[in-house]
Amino acid sequence: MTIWDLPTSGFKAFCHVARLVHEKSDVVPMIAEVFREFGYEGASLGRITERTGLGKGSLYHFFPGGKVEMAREILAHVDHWFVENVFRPLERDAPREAIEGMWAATADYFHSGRRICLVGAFALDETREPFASEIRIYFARWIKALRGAMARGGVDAREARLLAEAAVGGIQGALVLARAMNDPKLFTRRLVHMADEIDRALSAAKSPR
Amino acid sequence: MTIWDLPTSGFKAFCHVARLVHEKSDVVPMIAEVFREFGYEGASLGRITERTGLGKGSLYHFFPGGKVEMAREILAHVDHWFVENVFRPLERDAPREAIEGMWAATADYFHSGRRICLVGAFALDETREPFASEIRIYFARWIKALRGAMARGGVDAREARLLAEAAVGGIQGALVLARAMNDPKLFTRRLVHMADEIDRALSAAKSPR
DNA sequence: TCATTAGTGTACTGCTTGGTACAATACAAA
DNA sequence: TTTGTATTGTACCAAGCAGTACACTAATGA
Repeated sequence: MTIWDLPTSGFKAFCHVARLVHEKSDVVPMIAEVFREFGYEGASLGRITERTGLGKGSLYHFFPGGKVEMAREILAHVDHWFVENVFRPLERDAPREAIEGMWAATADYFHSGRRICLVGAFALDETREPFASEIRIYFARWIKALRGAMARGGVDAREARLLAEAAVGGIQGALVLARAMNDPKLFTRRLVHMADEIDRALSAAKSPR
Repeated sequence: MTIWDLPTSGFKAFCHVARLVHEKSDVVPMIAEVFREFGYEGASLGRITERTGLGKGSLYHFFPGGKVEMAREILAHVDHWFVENVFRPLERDAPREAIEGMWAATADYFHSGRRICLVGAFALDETREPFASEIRIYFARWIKALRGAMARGGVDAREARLLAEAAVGGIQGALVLARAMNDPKLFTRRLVHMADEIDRALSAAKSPR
């Protein structure tokens, strides 16, 4: 069997340069990047068209609900990534390894501080109120999953909450600072610092005095 | 001497309800609030007019440079507040008292997490690039002032830097989280937690083993 | 009182916005 | 090759956008 025997979708996935027609799945990340860079109001259909190469015809074919639906699907897409790569491991795996994995995934996802958090950016202004529920759920689950992992690792419940809020909030703040000062190293430094703090709490719990 | 003997500006300041004419100084904070709530792109002249009661005539009389000038003056206004109430005390006063004052001023300014940081919000998206320099200076000075205060308090230089970045970033992150989860208590809790950490470092420095 | 300045309201510009309609094309399967 | 569907380009719409022009009124100081 050669590549030519694959079903069309397989062929298209193989040599996607030749494709004349897009699929929704590969257009969502592109649109996500526009929202990330310009915010909800700033992400005009013009900019989205420019970035994706898709005209309004295609855009409204994929997202009949227009801009609001695009934003909603993109948030869901981001949420799904974090559920698979961060939240579920934290909820399921061994605490130390899961938390270690969280730091790695986070550093990777945010391009070491060069890329901002779309959900965090959306949280900040009023015009994105339609997505308030999705935004709340995202952060709540992150904090809860991290808290849970620490608790399973023997950390006191109250301290686990404080540290989880510090970590999730700290990541958001580090993204703001790294971007404001144009200094990705600040982001990395903060991540290491926070990882150390949680590590210390876990170690103290495992060998109580 | 009665209120009637005051110069007109004094009278206007006294019974400002009766004023038919605005002054730039009392319109800047109103516009700031619109930018804070809707972001740069979302803060349309229509919304600004609605909020301030000022028509385009007045708006362009005060800010001939239009929206960009408004944003610039508002950033300067915010920066000035922080210089007076946070940065200068940190740079000048006794470390413990100055840092204590910073937490109080911060909690107050951000309405215990119900109000976001305009500079932080501006930092996040691309359309505000014209203000990149002001934004960088604001955060850099805050971190440097806090670092300096801790160093004066005897904290090791490296630790002072980590803690200062943690605090300033932590405030930004706490604002994102508090707003995302609609939970001002989270903001207060984070502030207390961060204050404790710095307190501990200062205490450890004052009584070295 | 009167001239000057500071502040205001309104009507207008040209452009961009999000959104719609629909005919034309690309594609997959039979 | 034909047929039905998925995708796309284009022209169009009303509303809103930032910004301009200018006549107007309010406040000030002489």
